[in-house]
Amino acid sequence: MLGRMGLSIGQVAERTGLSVHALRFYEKEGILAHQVHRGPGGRRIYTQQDVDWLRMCIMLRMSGMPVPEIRRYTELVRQGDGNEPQRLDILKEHQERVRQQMVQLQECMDLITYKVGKYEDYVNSIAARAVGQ
Amino acid sequence: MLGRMGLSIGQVAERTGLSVHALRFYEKEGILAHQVHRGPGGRRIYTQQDVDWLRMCIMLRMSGMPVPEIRRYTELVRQGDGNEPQRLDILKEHQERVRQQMVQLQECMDLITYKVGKYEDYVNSIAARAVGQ
DNA sequence: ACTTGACCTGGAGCCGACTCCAGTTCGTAG
DNA sequence: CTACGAACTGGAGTCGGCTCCAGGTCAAGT
Repeated sequence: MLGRMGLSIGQVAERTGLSVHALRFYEKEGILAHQVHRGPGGRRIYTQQDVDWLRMCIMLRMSGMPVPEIRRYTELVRQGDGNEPQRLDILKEHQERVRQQMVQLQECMDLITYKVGKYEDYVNSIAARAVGQ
Repeated sequence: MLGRMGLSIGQVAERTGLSVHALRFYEKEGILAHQVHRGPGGRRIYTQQDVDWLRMCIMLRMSGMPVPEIRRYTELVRQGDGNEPQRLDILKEHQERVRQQMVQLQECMDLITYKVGKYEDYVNSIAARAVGQ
């Protein structure tokens, strides 16, 4: 169905892990590098490039980039050559935020690991005592 | 004011970075290891232990633990000795989630760094060309 | 021809985690 | 004594990011 070059929204949902709802939502929000093509009956036909683009957007989302900023980036790409410095700005800014996020997360991890260690020691010591050592 | 052993909600907000709103919200949600003491006039008086506890909760929140799970953990602590294994379970589960989160974030970071590199190269090559090299 | 399941649209609903509002009270400084 | 900022309560509002609903269309299989 659809020939081997086009994908239905359901197939894209499978391949990306997004729901069909989310896919339509992203489209409405202007998060597709190119207007998605429609087949007869008005059904969306996605290309492999669309899937690749979505996968990158998913990475940006997962790392906390808000939808409006992804839209700005998408618009720059849509406008074509000449605005690479702006795209770079967006990416670098986001990179910095992700870096900070990772630092924070590492701090949290350190605390959690410390607590887990303490509780493990304690629980083990109780267990040992129960066995009569 | 309040003597040197008690802190007002505003002072706790300052020390933790939470808003006074958030502090009342957390209390309502059962995220305080011990019932917060009230002064004359019904005003909350926090202790340093409350602040320490809140700081830990903030770490849990920052790393994505939902409020209801923090509440469960808090309740266990409130119940006192004997449930350390359950506390440990919650912490270990969360630790694992944070680990996965960090892996994901690192993947995102790798992609972003790759793209930043490519755009930097490109932008630099354009700049160099403009200078006539 | 009919059924079934995937798809369409616009708009409403939901969830988590706050955030803010209205109306009131408290307590210290001038 | 008054004025001010900070605190109090319960409940409503906000925001982001989906998720779902109603009501309808389409297309492939039997």
